[in-house]
Amino acid sequence: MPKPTSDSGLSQSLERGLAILCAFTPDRPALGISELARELALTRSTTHRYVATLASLGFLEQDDATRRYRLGPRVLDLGFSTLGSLGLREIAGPHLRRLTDTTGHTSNLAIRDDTDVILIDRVRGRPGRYHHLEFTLHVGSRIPTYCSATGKALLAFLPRPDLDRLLDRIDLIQRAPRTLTDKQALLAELQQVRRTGLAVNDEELESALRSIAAPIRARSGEVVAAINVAIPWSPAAMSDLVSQLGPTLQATANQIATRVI
Amino acid sequence: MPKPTSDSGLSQSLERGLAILCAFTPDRPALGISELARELALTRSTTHRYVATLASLGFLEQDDATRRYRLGPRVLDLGFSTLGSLGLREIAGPHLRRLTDTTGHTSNLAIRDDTDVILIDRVRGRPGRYHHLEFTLHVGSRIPTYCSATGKALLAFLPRPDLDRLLDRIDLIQRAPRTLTDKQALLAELQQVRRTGLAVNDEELESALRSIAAPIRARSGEVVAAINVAIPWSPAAMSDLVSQLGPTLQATANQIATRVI
DNA sequence: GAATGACGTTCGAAATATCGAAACGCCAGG
DNA sequence: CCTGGCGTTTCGATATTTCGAACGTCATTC
Repeated sequence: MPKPTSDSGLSQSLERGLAILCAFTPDRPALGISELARELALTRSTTHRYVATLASLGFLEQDDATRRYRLGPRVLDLGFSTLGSLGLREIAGPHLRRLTDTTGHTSNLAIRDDTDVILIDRVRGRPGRYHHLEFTLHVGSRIPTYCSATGKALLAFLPRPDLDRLLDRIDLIQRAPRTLTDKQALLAELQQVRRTGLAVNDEELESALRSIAAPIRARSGEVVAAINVAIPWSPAAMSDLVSQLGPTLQATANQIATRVI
Repeated sequence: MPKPTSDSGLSQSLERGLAILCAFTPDRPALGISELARELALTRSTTHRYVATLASLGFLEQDDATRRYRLGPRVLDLGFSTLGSLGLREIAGPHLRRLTDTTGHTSNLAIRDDTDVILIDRVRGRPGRYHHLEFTLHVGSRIPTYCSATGKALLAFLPRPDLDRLLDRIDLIQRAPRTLTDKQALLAELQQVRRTGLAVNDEELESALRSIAAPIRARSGEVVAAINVAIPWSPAAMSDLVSQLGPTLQATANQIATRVI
């Protein structure tokens, strides 16, 4: 009974092993062999062999008491290698820091992965009233593109066909009071981003959270990253904040861009 | 010709696939198939199959121009799942922040992985004169235990046999002006850590960098983590700094400890 | 306290997914 | 026009993986 090989030329064992690693999340930090086997539709013995392999390499470790497995420190190294490989991050670091020092606000450096934004650097603002999301967002966090300032900056300059294909795969879920849930409205705003070179997020990701972002463009013109400042709620009009912070943000983005290849 | 199976019961494909991921480092962020094949002593075709698998899962991505491969964003997710799985980090976060707010110094939360310390959270101190290492140390960084304050705090309360076995595998390399390169001197200092409940690093990891650390002990008594503050060089005597900052540090460590299970 | 069930783990025979040599198409340099 | 290196594809042989079954251990149940 020749089971149709789902993908030819790919390594099944490697796929399965990595699926095991991915099964561990902050919500489910410890898993047993049987749990894993059920979840991935494998036999326990097969699962055990993969887990044993991962454990012997330090990617998993076993809890002595419960006999369940947790992610090991080696996985951290992998992730950290990824971050370190992004030369962009080193270049941008000092500029981000200066941005936060002068504005007082938390600033971020972000790249896009398909429909998500990933934070790759983050400088916290002055101690004081932190927003809820300020705590839950870390370097490495993913947020949707469509309802974040950095996301819009990263989308706005995509070639139209690419953008369309991307947006078709995004559910415009209402995440906060003012999330744009209409595709036309989002497109209009992206047009605005192209005109002004700035993107805003006015309570679209989380209530009481505003943000302004600027794209970082490589020599080729492609937008490779974006920076933003997160602004805790204030009675000020968004347009005032934009005219106050926008130029600084763009200047910083451009300084970073000139050092990007 | 029965080649002696190096490890029975382990998955060769998974091992090799992960070895490929690990071959990418910040120093060598982009690698080609042939490069990888040489490095891991595999054939190009085998290497290609693993790389194709990793790429199809988003763990690697191929550069359009050079056809070489880089680590993909999925790897980041893995790494940060590990961080997120450490409940300790969430508990300690606000306390670390408060520690930095009151002292003005950069503070860190660290755990031990064998002979290394791994930074798992970090709150930067006030803008100003940053030390060189302040820039190169990130969350996820590894530093040796024997020449760091957090490292000593993490070693000091180990059962003696475990400690001995660990120290036997550590080269006490002189990394900075005052690194302890003598095992007896190090043991004496660990004794001091046990007495005072504080560990210090006085230009042992890098010149002009000092640090004070306190262990975080679980209910079981085991030291599960350590916190520290990094102190830029000043003419003050180390003992004065310890008596000035030590109590705050210990109070913070104890507050964190009471919420750890 | 025996019986039950779930768990992690080990073993072996069966077979399948994996391996590596060889060849392909491409490009750059000689 | 050849040469050498690259990434990629193919294909038959086989080494690697697979899955069922069984073991020892632990809680829980009766």
